[in-house]
Amino acid sequence: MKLTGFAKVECPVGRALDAIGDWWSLLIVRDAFDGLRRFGDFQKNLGIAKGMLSARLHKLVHLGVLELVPASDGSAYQEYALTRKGRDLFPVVVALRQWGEAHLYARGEAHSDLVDQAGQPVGRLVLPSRAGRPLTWSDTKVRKVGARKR
Amino acid sequence: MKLTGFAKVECPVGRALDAIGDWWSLLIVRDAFDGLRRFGDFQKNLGIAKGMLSARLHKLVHLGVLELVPASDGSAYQEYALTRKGRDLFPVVVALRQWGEAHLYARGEAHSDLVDQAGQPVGRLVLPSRAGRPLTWSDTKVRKVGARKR
DNA sequence: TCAATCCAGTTCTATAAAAAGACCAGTTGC
DNA sequence: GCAACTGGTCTTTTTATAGAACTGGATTGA
Repeated sequence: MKLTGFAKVECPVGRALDAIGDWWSLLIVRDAFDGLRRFGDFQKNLGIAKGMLSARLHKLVHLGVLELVPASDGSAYQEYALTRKGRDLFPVVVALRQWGEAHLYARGEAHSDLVDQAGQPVGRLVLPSRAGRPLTWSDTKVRKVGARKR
Repeated sequence: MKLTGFAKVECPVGRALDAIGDWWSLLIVRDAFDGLRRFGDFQKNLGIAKGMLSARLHKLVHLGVLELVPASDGSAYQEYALTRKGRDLFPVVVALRQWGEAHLYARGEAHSDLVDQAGQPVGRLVLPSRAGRPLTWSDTKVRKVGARKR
């Protein structure tokens, strides 16, 4: 899937990108958060080639992000459901969404919106210190481990 | 860069992935957060081919995520610095980091760590409602706009 | 109950893109 | 002046992707 793999590096960012950093995986996960569960639903919504979708779904199942479950409507087919590991990608998808909203749309340009159950727009993601104080990029640093980079 | 672009879709996640969802961009941004600024630094740290790095840096500059600034050491060379737009990717990188930490390492396996200035590990990203209550994936939904998907 | 259609894929091929590595010009350090 | 470094470009090889064709089981429906 990639020529140089990051799976063995100590940096969790590299390892995460190695797992789900390809073109399609996060879009599939986004759609899963949206409630899509069937092969054909993903295929229609994303416009992805079926071969690609098949490969990506298998990879995500293999990773433990999705799992195959019996169809909820009683048919003999199967559905793809987010696992706990997959649901834990929620902050990743939200972070991308908020960055996209903030920087990739012209004023007034229409885009979808994340709201809570009451229909209220959600706030921005916050990184709290252990004491609960909000942190920005300049408040943090990476503590390297072992001998190699990062 | 991709055969089918998502740049025109209304979903900010799709548009964000279209901009910086390739194999290298987020790793470059991660390294920039780590303080790397020079072409050679990125190249050595990532092990990326110079041609790829050159193309990615240009793309990120074109996107407004990085900008070229005169070298801070007074030499005739230039450096790549994060813009405001680039620094706003911080939650994206942190979200990936926390997901990787939680799900991609065996117990006890070494990995780098994000800490605050006092050396304390940071907390987990929180998505607050407008009223400040923490929200999870099941508390939110996407309000679609216009006629198309999402 | 038999055919038509739908669903969920798999396989194949042509092509677009990404990666590796060689090469090169200007800069700096000695 | 020479070697090493910087910041690329160019060419070749490798990989990913789209898209069409095909399959086989499930569902519909006459």
